[in-house]
Amino acid sequence: MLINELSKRTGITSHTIRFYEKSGLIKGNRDDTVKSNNYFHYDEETVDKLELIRDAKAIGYTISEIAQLIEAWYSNTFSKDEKVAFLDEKLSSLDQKIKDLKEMKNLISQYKKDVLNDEC
Amino acid sequence: MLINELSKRTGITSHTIRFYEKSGLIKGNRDDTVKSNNYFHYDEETVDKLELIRDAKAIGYTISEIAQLIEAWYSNTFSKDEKVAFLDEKLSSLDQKIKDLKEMKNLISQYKKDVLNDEC
DNA sequence: TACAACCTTAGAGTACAGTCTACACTTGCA
DNA sequence: TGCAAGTGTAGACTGTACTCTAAGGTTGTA
Repeated sequence: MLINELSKRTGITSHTIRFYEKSGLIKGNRDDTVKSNNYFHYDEETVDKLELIRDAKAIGYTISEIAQLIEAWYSNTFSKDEKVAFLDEKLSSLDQKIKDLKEMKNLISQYKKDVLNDEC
Repeated sequence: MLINELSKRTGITSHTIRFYEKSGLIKGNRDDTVKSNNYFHYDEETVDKLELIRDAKAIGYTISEIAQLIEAWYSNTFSKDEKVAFLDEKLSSLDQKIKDLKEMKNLISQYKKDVLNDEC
């Protein structure tokens, strides 16, 4: 598919898709049999990657963290052990983030209680 | 206390403290009895606020969200009902964030399983 | 009184993550 | 064939959150 269809499928603008491509997160392919243009073609894997990018961004991952995640996910530059170590690291940082969010929840809940009891 | 002590107490540089002050997150007071300088003085509440800012930033709150949080927390421009409504909104967005993080954890755990089973 | 170590404001610079514009070319439909 | 809609590259611009520099004044200790 071309960039416009990819954009419609994912809800990400073509500008942003090009930005992700320049940043190395995704990669389109040129059709060598077509000489009249140099349009990029994207596959289903790119749709998956863009969905991963959206989800990862939503939880606060930076572009370069997402690039590593995609590298671990889709390429073979990491050995099995390296992949597992990288994923374990991501899992424990997610646990830490969840812990931080729960602490903030407690803080806000406590403050809400105080407000309800007119203690502030 | 002056800015340097505040910086040492919180571990936040004086540059950043001044940036937060310009952004309206904190507010120092001038000592009117001293005419020779215009140094800002900060109280214990400002230490608390800076700690709140650090925690809130760690979980992904923006400066303007934190400004609202501090407004609800420390000022009286909101009515009791408005405060409660605002805090409830923050609580449910925290729940959503926790849900998103757990989903990402599941995704990564599943992928780790696949890696361990040599399925990719 | 010298001077290091503060303090202030104003404004420039940086990094990240887009977002937009300009310009040139291609494609597909009327 | 005309032309709107789509595609590519390059580069400028935006907003967020700092981070740093410059220039000038103040304070406290030797």
